Amino acid sequence: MIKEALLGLLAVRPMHGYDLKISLDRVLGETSKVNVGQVYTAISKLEKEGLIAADLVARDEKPDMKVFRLTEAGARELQSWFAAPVEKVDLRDELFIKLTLASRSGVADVRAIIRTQRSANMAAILALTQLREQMEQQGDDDTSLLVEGAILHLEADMQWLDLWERRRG
Amino acid sequence: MIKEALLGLLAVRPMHGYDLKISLDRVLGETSKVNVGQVYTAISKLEKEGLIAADLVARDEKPDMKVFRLTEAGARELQSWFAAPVEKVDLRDELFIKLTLASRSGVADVRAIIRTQRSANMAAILALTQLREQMEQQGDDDTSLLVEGAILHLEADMQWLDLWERRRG
DNA sequence: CACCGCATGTAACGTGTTACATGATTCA
DNA sequence: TGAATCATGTAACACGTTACATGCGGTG
Repeated sequence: MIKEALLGLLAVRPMHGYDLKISLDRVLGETSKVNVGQVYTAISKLEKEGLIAADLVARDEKPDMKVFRLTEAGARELQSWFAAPVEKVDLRDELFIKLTLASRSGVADVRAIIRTQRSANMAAILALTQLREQMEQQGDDDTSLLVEGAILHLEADMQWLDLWERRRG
Repeated sequence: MIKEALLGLLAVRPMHGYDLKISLDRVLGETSKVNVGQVYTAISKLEKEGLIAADLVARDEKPDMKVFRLTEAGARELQSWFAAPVEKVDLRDELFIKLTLASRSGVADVRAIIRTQRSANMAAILALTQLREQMEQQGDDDTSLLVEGAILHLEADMQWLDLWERRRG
């Protein structure tokens, strides 16, 4: 996923590695930062695959910078990423496995697990709601949308916990 | 996650590797099967960590089987897994990154991406709904609950797509 | 006889996480 | 002067996915 993101960033304008890292962090609203090293390893893979190419840029007194740009193959790859929907049907959910096995093994209190999970989710929703309001006040509509997505997922989990409790609580 | 699941299965009764694989598949309602190899590598790690221990069981004419059981440390590890809530606030969402970069780079049609994603999600929801009904008819309440969770997540994604369209469509 | 289920693994690859290494510049 | 930011990487580790290797036993 990080590779496609880098292609997308380079479609805006050519950038060097560190620049890409900073830009990617900004896209994610500084909520979760990528490790610099990961960016450089992703870059070198993309370069090997011929999806990006580097131009050395001399800066007086400072060491050269490697500025990357999309190749034609890279632009095509990016287009097919944009064209394909994200398929993420997750049928290997940790919480489901935990509750199922807690119920079957009999060595754990299923209701207690559900209560604990609900508390954790509510705390997370609260924190995210505050973060979203903060982003809105800063005029960062993109990040507030990102955070809203995370909230919606947690609310779905809460509904699912309700279902579980109704059926096996 | 698979390691914890194996601990949970062994809390029910001691089992050998292949048995664990079959049981884990069954927990997941055969919807997604784990690779046998992964089970064995997970087992050997758990054994090295002292969370499970093996007893060799002789079977006449057939080669011996390694039957695993929880150690005390394994039982404690399982308890702390049950006690801790699942924390999965995902703020690095692929669809979000895709839409953000499509919008910024200007080389892709954001509305088209949203439409494509909505179709894919609706198709997935339809398929999952049918699967859930099938599971209900078979009396497999656990799996139908698992599938319902996946549906709820997809519905959250649909809401989020609506939001996106309203704000930047 | 050929294929499937039982039973136990190893090897290679992809991706992500964390930590470490190096060196220059800028700023309090 | 010491810490933060700029700039480029390498190495180790975790986890999951796929494929491959081996051998036994039963069934069509």
